[in-house]
Amino acid sequence: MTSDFFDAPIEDSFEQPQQSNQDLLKGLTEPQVEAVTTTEGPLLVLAGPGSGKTRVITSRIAYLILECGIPPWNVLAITFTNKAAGEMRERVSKVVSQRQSEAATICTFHSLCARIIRQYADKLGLPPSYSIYDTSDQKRAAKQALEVLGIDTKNFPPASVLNAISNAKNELQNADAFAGQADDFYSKKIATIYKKYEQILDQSHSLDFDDLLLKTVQLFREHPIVLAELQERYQYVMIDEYQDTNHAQFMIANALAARHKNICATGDPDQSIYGWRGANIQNILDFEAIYANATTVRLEQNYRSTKRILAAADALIQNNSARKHKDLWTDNEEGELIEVLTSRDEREEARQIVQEFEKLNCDENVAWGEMAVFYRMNSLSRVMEDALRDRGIPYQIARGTAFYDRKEIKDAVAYLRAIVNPADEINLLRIINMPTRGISDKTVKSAQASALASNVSSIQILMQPELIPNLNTRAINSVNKFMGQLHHWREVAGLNEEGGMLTGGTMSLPDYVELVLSECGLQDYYRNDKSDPDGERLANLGELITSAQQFAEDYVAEIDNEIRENAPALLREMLLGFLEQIALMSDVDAIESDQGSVTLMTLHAAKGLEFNVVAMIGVEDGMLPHDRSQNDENELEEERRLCFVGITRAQKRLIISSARYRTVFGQTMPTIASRFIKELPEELYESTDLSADDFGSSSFGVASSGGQATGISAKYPAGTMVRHPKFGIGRIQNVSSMGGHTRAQVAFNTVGVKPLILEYAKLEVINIEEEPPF
DNA sequence: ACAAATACCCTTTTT
DNA sequence: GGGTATTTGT
Repeated sequence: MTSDFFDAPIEDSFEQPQQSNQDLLKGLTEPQVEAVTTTEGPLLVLAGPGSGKTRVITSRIAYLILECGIPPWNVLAITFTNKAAGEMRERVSKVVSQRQSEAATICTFHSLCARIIRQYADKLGLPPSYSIYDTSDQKRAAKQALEVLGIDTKNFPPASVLNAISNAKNELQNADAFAGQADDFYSKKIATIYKKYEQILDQSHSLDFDDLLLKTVQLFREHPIVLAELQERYQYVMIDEYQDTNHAQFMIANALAARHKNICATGDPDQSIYGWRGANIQNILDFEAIYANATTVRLEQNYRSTKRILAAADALIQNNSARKHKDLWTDNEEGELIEVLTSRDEREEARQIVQEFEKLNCDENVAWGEMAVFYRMNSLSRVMEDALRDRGIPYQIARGTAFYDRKEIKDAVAYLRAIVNPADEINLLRIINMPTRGISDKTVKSAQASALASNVSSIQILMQPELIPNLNTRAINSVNKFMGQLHHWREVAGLNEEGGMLTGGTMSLPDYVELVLSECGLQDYYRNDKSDPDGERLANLGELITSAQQFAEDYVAEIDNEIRENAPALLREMLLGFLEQIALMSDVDAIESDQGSVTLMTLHAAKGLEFNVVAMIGVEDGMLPHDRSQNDENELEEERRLCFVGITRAQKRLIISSARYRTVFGQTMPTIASRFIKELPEELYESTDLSADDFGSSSFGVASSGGQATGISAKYPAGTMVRHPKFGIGRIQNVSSMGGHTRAQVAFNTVGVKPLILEYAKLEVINIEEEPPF
């Protein structure tokens, strides 16, 4: 009955007419066809920007299913973000049927691993309800480790400790392996912390991001039968953005494809921008060496950008030494000149770009949704936001996690995690007294101390607070009451204290979230929060319920398609899925295409996307390339690739913008345009300088011709001796006005020539006769 | 227990 | 500068 139903073509022809081989390959170029139809054996697709790579991958999945008759559940496609996965599935479902596209596995490495681990949790000694720790959970765990070990966070800041641990994990080094090869003081110390950190996570039945990969590799190693099962399941493996895979990811892909050898890697070494996160560019460069009989296809024709934009990108990337050369070319039109914009400061920069956008929107009918602004650092978005808001232009920011980073949301989610995973100490302690319920810091501390003394977990002790020494009855009652509440919430969700399953759990997910938020007191707390008169935080909690509702709807739809006549989705399953989605959410996942709004995002987030109009802001030395990569040639090349990625996102128009002065941390600093701008061929762009500066002519004693000696500049003619609170005594060399500000070059006795803004610098005019400089 | 004050991280990029 | 975490004061 079931199989009959499944095989029946009626539904399929309803949804989409079956496409023939010809249709599937129609409009593809010769190399694209080769990439699509080479289904057996290892295949490397080196795809330049805008070369139709996504189309090739989706066509390839469709070809496998429709043409080769491969069952969709044998196909695994790994993407870099959830959003990319969703879009790819969407596109595949346009060619094959909805149901077939859903039977194929299309997801990120991390969600694949999260699911594998959940399925085989018992083999790893974990409950299926294990928690996934995000950066802030990790930080708490690291802090706890440091505290227990009595290590000063001054010398070992949690962030850098975690960075070291993450690097080790990406190289598949567990705590013991790391300790084994630690030979200096610092790494030995890290090894100790690593071990403790692992203990805390173990005890909490929790995994961090890197563990998802690490534990999967461990599972494969220790349980060859599991691996064999998965190899049979995923006979065709495709990995996108292969240039950004790290060692652990390489091992996973490699292991899955080891039996059938049908591995297809797509990517572009010139777009490798995650080296800092452990991505190993050698994975793609060595593909042909690792898979001896690999076919390599190069996609070099660009369908996205104008000739000028592509030429600029190509000229830039030629400056990198360690690369495989590609002949990028396009049949597209010549296009407009690239605009290299120089503004006075970041506010002016933002205004100018908004003005350009408005002009394009008005004169050329370019929709807001076709425009994007990229920057190196998230903090640059703020000025841009202000400028867009001023003009009433709709915009969206790729910061999906920002919502889940809010304190009230983190707390709410911590409740859910603590309920689902009864061992999750980090999340339990986060909310044990939030809102306050008479469980003071002191109570928690003594619980932890007594747990440590009797060698059990803090949670076990909290279940029997009367065993904690020196605890008054009030505190004991408060703890008992709270633990009882937790128990009650678990019952409603159909969970027991071991994270196992009970019957029940029939409430809907959003209703359940609402119930917990109301019963735990968070809602009341924020309803009465005087520091938040607009009730913004309360509204955010409401948003969380809405997103739970959204998730439940999608989930039910999916399940319905998969196992139609099976039991209704259990609350417990949905809760697990919801928490997983929250944990693995990425910034770009939140952005929606065709939303009719300007998109703001970091250069990293922009990978894989394209826009009609692109503005890159803050293209200054120290920003792009970033300060922290100035001294390392490899890192500098990665910055150049980042710039390359940004440029190649643009279809028709590209604005590369810098400001002469940028305020970072409230400190205004002079900047220099990025060296990358100088690497662009001059005939490809036109410069617009709106900084009204005199280009820093350093002639002595000559005031800028344009700048009238009015206002503040009248007080400081060239030649004036001044005293600066920090730099001491100096002589003004020249003065120039820049709109609102007045800029001066001042030669100091101690630190040499400094550019200063007279309005900001607290300069004091001194008379050399009255006060000799010593 | 709560409000206010201070201290302290932050800012390179993220699954 | 901006927000959160920790502390101090009432």
